[in-house]
Amino acid sequence: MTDRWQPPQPGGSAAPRTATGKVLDVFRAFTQERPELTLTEIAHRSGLAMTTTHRLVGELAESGFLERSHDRRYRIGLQLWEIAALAPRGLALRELALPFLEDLYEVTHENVQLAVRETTEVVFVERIAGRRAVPVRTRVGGRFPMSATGVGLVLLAHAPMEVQEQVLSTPLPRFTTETVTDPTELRSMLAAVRRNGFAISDGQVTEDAVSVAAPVFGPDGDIAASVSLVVQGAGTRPASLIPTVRAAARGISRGMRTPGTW
Amino acid sequence: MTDRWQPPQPGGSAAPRTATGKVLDVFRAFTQERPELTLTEIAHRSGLAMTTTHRLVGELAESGFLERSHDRRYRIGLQLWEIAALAPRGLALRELALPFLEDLYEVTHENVQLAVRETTEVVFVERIAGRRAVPVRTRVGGRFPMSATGVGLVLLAHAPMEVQEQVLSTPLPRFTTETVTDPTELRSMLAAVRRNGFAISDGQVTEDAVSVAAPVFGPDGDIAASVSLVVQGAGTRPASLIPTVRAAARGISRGMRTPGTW
DNA sequence: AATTGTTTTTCCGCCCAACGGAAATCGGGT
DNA sequence: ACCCGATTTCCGTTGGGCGGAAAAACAATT
Repeated sequence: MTDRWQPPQPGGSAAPRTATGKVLDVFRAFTQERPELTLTEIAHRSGLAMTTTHRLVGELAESGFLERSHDRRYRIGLQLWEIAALAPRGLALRELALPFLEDLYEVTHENVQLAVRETTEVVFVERIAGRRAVPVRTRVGGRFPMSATGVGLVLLAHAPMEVQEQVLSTPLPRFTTETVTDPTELRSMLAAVRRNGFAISDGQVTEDAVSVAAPVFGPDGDIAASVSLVVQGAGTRPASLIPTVRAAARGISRGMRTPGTW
Repeated sequence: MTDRWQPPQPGGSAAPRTATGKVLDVFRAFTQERPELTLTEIAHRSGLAMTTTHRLVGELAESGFLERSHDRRYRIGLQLWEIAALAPRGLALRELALPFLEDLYEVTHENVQLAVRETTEVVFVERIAGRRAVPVRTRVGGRFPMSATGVGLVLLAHAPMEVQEQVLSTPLPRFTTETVTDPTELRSMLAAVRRNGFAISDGQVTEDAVSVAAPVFGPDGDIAASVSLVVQGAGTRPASLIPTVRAAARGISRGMRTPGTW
């Protein structure tokens, strides 16, 4: 008899046992680097048999959850996007925060970012970048480690103790020579963030960029998100930006307390 | 013997036969009006048995595609949102267009909208609305009939003939006394839109709002989206806005021709 | 606190739809 | 026209999905 299919890694993602899991695996096959895939690619990436993939993908495309481009590749469909737009921590949060972010952008014309925490990483929910602002490495819907970014420091500083410990006990990733990788140093930085009500990340992700971030609190008083402004490092003194960012963050926090809206 | 489950409407959405379809039905249970649902509500709305729903929802929540709020309700999860962010006609389009929309907003401080066509309806992909702009009835991720809105007229005017016929052969919805509901009149409006390269919808959705819209063309020359500006009706002469909106639309069209970006 | 009604969760055996091997068909490149 | 990989159709087998029933957790009411 032939050997059965083996999961790639014993500790890795579990084998797709259930039909539901297989559907999710198809979705998960799409990434920022590869947002368009052929049938065979999907089958390979999701670890499913060709025939199975064919049937699943067919049904998903039928209902608009996937779309087919003219070169026969598959992409994420608008139907999925429409439903995802209902995610409270996604578009709903963005919708509420946008006017404030808009103001921030108009005053500074720099990069404005809004992010939330997902497990031990940062997920960017909104990013406004004019053509003239510093290029940053982030994308809406993208993830980033928490330890280096401004928004990450804020989110981590107010995260449950267990999350903080988990991050601190894992080797901290390095991006530049300025990146803080010493757990002890990071720990005291987090304490400072809690004390001051804002965070500054100076050249820790990109050499010449400084980020100023402030916390957004939900109705229950827990941290819900974080706003930041990313400016050219050598340039402006970020000190003047601190009150601006904090004001925006407070504005959003206030908006979240309004019932019905949130 | 007890009667089996009957589909709500013989011609309506088919009964959930496949496992995949059931997963999609769970997702589809969430709407703008009801973005948070209890288990029983999901079961009811998706037409699934309690036990089945429980198992599905459990697995979906496990992997972050659904989230559970503290009041035990379910919501769309960030995981789904992250994947949906890869939709070319969703966030990818928005990302490309944002700088141009940003400019439009900064110059006018009015409502800026970006929309695409999905079958016979308009889906709003982006909406920038300052606190001081006219309130509009649209939401990002929301749908609207094509016949009344500015973006809808543009998208319909450049849509395949069969789509136009389908829309024109269905009773046109009315929102205000100004709404065009005569197919013949609409037909000549569409011709004008093609001829002029822009559309104006005056008070057809909201009494006192005028919308100026222009088409965005994809790399293949087909229409890909539509941009619009919505201003207070009695106020500014929209004539001056036409070149502005058209310029933005052309800018986005140009951006879509750049390979790699799109 | 005790009672009642509702929602959520666990358990389990039947059975059908999902599965994937194999082969036919399509398509795009040379 | 030819070839090779990608896609699609076909079909017999079987394992995971299914839902009834009952327990457990929870909420509301007296």
